[in-house]
Amino acid sequence: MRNVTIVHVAEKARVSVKTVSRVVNNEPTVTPQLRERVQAAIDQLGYAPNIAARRLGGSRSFLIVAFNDRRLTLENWRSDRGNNWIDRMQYGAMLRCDVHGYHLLCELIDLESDQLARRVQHVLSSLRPDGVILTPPNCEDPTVLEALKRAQVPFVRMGSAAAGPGARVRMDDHAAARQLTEHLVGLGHHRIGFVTGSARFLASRAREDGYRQALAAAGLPVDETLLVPGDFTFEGGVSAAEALLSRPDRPTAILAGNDETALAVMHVARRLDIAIPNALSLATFDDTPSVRLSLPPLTTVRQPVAEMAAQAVDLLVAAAAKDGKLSRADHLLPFELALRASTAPPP
Amino acid sequence: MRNVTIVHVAEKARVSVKTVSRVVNNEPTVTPQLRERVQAAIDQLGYAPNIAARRLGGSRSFLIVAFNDRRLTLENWRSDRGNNWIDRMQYGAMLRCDVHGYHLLCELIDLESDQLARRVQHVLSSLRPDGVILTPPNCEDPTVLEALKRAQVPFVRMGSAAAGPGARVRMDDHAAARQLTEHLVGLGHHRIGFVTGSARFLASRAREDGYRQALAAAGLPVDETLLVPGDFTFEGGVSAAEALLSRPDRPTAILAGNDETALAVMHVARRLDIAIPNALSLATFDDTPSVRLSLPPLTTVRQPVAEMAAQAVDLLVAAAAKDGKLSRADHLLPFELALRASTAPPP
DNA sequence: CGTTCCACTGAAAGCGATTTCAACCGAAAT
DNA sequence: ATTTCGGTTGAAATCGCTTTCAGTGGAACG
Repeated sequence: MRNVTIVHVAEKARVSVKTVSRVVNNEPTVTPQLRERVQAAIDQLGYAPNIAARRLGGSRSFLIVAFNDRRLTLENWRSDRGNNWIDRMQYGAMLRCDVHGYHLLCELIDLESDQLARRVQHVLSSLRPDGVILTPPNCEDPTVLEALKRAQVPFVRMGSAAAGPGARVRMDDHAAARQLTEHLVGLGHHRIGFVTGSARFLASRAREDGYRQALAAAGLPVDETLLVPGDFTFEGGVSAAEALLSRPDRPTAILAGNDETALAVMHVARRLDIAIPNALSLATFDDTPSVRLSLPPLTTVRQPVAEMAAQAVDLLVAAAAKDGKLSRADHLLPFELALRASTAPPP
Repeated sequence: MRNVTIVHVAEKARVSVKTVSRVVNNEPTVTPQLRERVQAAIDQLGYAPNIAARRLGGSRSFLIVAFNDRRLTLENWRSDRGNNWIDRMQYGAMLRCDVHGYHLLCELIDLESDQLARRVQHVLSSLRPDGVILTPPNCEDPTVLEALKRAQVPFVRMGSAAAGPGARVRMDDHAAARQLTEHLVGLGHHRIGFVTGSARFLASRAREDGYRQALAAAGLPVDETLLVPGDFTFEGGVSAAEALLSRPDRPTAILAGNDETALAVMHVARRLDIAIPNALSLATFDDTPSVRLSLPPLTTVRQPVAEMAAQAVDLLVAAAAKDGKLSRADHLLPFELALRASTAPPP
C-alpha cells in the first residue's frame, strides 16, 4: 500500500504509464473506456501523483508562493489586535489551490534585510513555484519586484493600486468611494468634505472620482473648497481636518482618504469638541483594526481579501496551465461596506 | 543565469557533482580547500538546490505540512476576534523552517468531511512531507491520527495533552497551575477553590497537582472540599461554581480548569452578586479570546504557541535528518502568565 | 618495499513524473 | 486495393538531485 506510483496504476489498469498521466492531467485524447479503467485503478490504489516528480519531469510545480512580511506578521500576532489580512488571504488562496490541485507555500521575507533580493531569488529557484502572490507592503517593494521579474515568475500584487509589473487584484476604489458618498448623501448630508489621499497613488484619484460622481448623481454641487489634499499620513490628516473643521460653514460629514487620515480627523474633531457622529459623520477606507476598535467604530469599506486571493490563485494557475505567461491585467473586485456608528444623519 | 543546476556549479568549481552535493548538505568528508572552492562557485552562480529534485533523488522532501481546520480558520477571521493560534504557530514554524532550509506548507482540512481520511492521505502521498504539525482540534481527531500513522510520517501534536501516537509539544500544565496558585497566594488568598478539569485529560491531573503543590509549598492546608470536579464544559462549570459559591465559607479565589469553566464561574458569580475581583478572584488556563475580552479580562496562562511550533519543526527536521523516525516523546515548554484584572487581594 | 587502510572524490544508477516522438489502427480518400 | 490521415497509445529520454559503490592516492604498517 505504501508508495503507490504511476507504474503501479499503469500495471493494474493494463495501460502504459503515459496513459495514466493523460488521465491524471485530464488530457482529451483518451477513450472514455480506457479513462474509466484507469480512474478505477487510481481510486482503488489511492494513488496521488508525486508533486516533486511532476515538477521535475514537467513544466509546472503545482506550487504557489505567498510572501509575507516578517515584521508585519510578528506585529500582528503580538499586538493581539493586528489586522487579519494575512489569514484572510491565506484562507482564500488555500481554498482555490485545493480546487486546482495546487499547494500554497507561505514564505517570510524581511523587507529591511540587505539579503532580501538573495532570499527571494533563493526561494524562487529552489521551489520554482508556478506563481507568487504579493501582499502589502511587499507588493510595493522595488527589490522584491525586481527579483520576481528577473526570475520570470508570474506574480499577482494584491490590494495595491500602484502601477508596476505583474498582475493586480484589488478592490474597486472608485465604486467604494461612490457608495460611501451615497451612504452619506442618503443620510441627508449635503456638505461632505473629502480629505484626498496622496496623489502618488492611483487609488486616491479613483476615490476622488467616485466621490464626485456620487455627488453629481445625487444632483448635489461639488464645492471644491471641501476637497482638501491629504497625504495618507496622520500629520497630513490633521492639517486637512483643521482646515475643514475650523470653517464657519464646516461640512456635516467627512470622507477620509484612508484610515490613518480618518484617525487624524477624529483627533481634530475631539479637540474642537465636535461630536462624532452627532455633529459630524466620518467614513473612511481600508478597515484596519484601529478603525474598527476606535470610539466610535468607523464606517469603512472592507476589502474582499479572501476573494482577491482566490482570484490571484486562479490567474496564476491559468497562466501556468497555458504558457507560464501572466498578462499585466488589473482586476477589480467588489467590496463590502461596513456601516458603523461613525455615520449618522446631519445635526 | 537562469536555471543554475548542480552541474553548472560542479563545472565552475572543477569538481564532481557529488562533491557539490556534499558541500550543500554539509557532509564532513570534504577538504576545507575544496569546500571553499565549491562554496565560491555556489555564491557566484547564486545556486540554490532544486527542492523537487532533492526530494526525488533523496529521502527527504524538506517540506513540513501543517494541517489547519477549515472551519476554525474561517471562524477565526470572520469573527474579527478569533484567537491567533494559527498565526502564531505559522510564524514560529516558518522561522525555524527557514533556519533548516525547510518550507512550511499549510493545508486546510475539514474534520466534518467524510472525505477526511482520503484528503489527508492524498496530501501526504503527493507531497511526502518529512513531517506534519497538528494543532487543536486536529490533533485529537482519530481519523487524522490514523491516516498519519498509516502513512508512517512523523508528526507532532501541538498543545494537546491527549495521549496517542506521535510526539507532543505543549506547555507545562503542572507548573502553570502552580504559578497561578502562587500568584493567588501571593495576593493573600488562603481559601482557593479549584474547579478541576475532565479526568480524561492528562492536563487536568497535572493542573490539580500543581495547585496542590503550590499550596503545600506555601504551608497552606488543602481543603479537599474546595476541589470540585468540572468537565471542561460550561454546564459542568456552572454546577461546580454553584457548589463552591453557595457555601457560607466560600473561597475568596477560584482557579478554573479551563476557560470555558471560568466563564461559567463568572456567570454564577454575577447571578449571586459576587463581584470579581473585589469579592472573588478568578484565574484560568488557555487564554482564549473570550477570556481576554471578558469583563473583567481574566488572569490566565498564555501558551507559547510560536515556541511550540518552533520546537515541533526542530523535532521533525532532526528526525528526517536521522532515520525518519520520531520518538513519541512529550515536550514541555515554559509559558507566560497573563496577569489581568480578575485577580486581586481578598476582601 | 609492498600491503593495508583510511580519507576523500567521482561515475553511474535511480527517483516518479512529463515530454517527445514513434507506432499503431481503422476510416476516408485515391 | 492501396495510400493517407487523424486520433490513440506506448517507449524512451529527460528533469536535477541523492545514493550506492567503485576508485584513487597517500600515510601507516609490517
